Parts: sequence; C-alpha cells; structure tokens
Amino acid sequence: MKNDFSSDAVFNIVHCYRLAMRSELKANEIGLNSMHVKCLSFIKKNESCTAHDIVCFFDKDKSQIARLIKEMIEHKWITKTANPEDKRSLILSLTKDGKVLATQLYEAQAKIKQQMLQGLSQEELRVFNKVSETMTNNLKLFK
Amino acid sequence: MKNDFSSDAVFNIVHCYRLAMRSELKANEIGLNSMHVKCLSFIKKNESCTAHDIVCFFDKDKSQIARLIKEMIEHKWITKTANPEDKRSLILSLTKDGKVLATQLYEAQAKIKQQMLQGLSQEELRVFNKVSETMTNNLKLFK
DNA sequence: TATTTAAGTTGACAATGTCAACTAACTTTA
DNA sequence: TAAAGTTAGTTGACATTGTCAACTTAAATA
Repeated sequence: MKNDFSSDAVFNIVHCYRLAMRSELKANEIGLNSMHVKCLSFIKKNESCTAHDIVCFFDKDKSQIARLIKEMIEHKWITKTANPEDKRSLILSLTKDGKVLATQLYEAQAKIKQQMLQGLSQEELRVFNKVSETMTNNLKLFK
Repeated sequence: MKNDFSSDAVFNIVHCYRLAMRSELKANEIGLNSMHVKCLSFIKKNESCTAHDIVCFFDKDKSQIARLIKEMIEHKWITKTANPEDKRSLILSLTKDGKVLATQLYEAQAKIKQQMLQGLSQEELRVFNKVSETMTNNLKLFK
C-alpha cells in the first residue's frame, strides 16, 4: 500500500464517479447533464438559494451557472422569483417535476455512494475527509 | 471532522489542483493545456509507450488521445516511430525540447504536491490512498 | 482461411470551462 | 448626499475536454 501521492488517483475517482452516475441515471434521455445534477442537488438541499450561492459553493463561473439555470428553467425543473432582500438577485426553487427529479437524483447518488463505501470503515472515511480538506486548503494558497 | 462522504469534496480537490497547476505553469503562453501535461508526464515516465498505453492508463477515448498526440507532435514536443512489434502501433518519445518541458512539468507538479501534503502524515496518506483505491474499484463495478 | 477484434485517424458534435462586456442594484467613500 | 466602487446576473465568444461513429490496416481468433 503506497504512501506517496498521485493526482491521477484523485482524477480517477472523479472519472469513475462520473461514469457511474451516467450509468445509473441514463440521463441523456431527458436532457440532463452532470452540471444540472449538481445544481438541482444543491437547490434541493438549500431552500431559497440564489445563483450566487451556487457559484460560490462550487467555485464555478457565474456565466456558466446562469446558463445552467436558464436551461433548467426551460426544462421546467426550477423557477426563479425576485429576492426581497436584493433586487439584483433571484431565489431559485424546484418545480413539482423538479422535486420528483431531484429525489431520483438523490436516490441515485445515495446508491452510488453506498457502493463506493463498501469495505471502508468510519475511521478510514474520517481520515479521507481530513486529508481531502487539508489538500484543498493547501491548494488554495496557490491562488 | 466528518465521517460522511461527499463527492463534492473530491471534485473540489481536482478543481483546486487544476487551478494550482494553471497558476504554477502559466501554460497558455506556449499552447500547453492540462491534457498535454498529463500525456507528456506519462511519456516521460514510460519509455517506448504507445497511444494505447495512454488511453488505457487514463481511461480516455482513443480519438482524444490521437488528437493530443498530433498537437504535441506539431509543437515538436514528441515524435512517433514505428513499433517493431505491431505495425498498427507507434512508439512515442519526447524530443529534446519535450524533455526540457517535461522536466519543468515534473518540477511544477512536485512543488504543488509538496504544498498539498503540508501537515499530512505518511499514515494519513496511506489511508487516503487505500480509500481512493477502494472507491475507484467499487465504482468500476457499475460499468 | 475467414471472421472478429484492435490501434490509430478523422468527422461531428456535446459538455464544461473561461474571460469579457454590459446593466441594474448595492455598498463604500468623500 | 452624491459619486465612485463593487456586485448579481445576462449574454457573447471562444477554448478545452469529452463522446460516439466510421474508417483503414493489422493482428488475433475460430
């Protein structure tokens, strides 16, 4: 068991995760892509959130998020309403269909997560999370 | 410290790593992108490798790798020569310039890695690697 | 030997990422 | 309070990465 680090390994987790999600979701059929999944999951978990919240959480470009929001509105998965606290801003909500979809996404993610974690202990996961967090914090010093 | 899993955390490592590499390399100036970096690093580490080796190692699409190879040849970073063992195949090698570049890439990667690993013990890294490997192996069961 | 599979190339397009310019709204400064 | 600076969101334009298909030539298999 190696105790050196390789970025390839982390890239590989992401790659495999994406493939697994694709397999589980069969998403092409309804015009859903992985960025939609990320946003819908976030909106489901965060009542009354804004585009800006998504931008910050995922550290994505605001134009990218704006486009995704527009697409999701066109698909009638979400709606946006004026934010009473800031006229520049809009509150995002799941539609009825959006809620059904977001639930399906949640279930798919949960299934994949369960599979991913087979054979791993709570302690191992705790260490993994600690290392992950340390790495990202350390990397942010490069900005 | 949490002992639940979130795919977002892993995506975040990758995201931060990419940003750090961009910052460290200033790569745009010479037409270098992150896929070139991956390939050049692989070629540096694997004498007499083929396109197929790269495709397999990174689990990338062969058309994508073919295009990258073509670009790297145009940039005169690598050359390809006939593979004596298989006429369908070609051996990839770094040019003189390519070796200089690959060394610079290695040094940039090493610097970032050092930064990433600040404050982490060998044991923590060992656990991280074990968990990573378990996750990817588990995820591959979805294929 | 005929059939099937594989290495690499190119076509065509999708998905994700990045920077810029802009408007309207909010915050800070003088 | 007005002006200057900053910010939320929108759209333009383009780059990078990813995906599937069709094809030729070579190798492996039946």
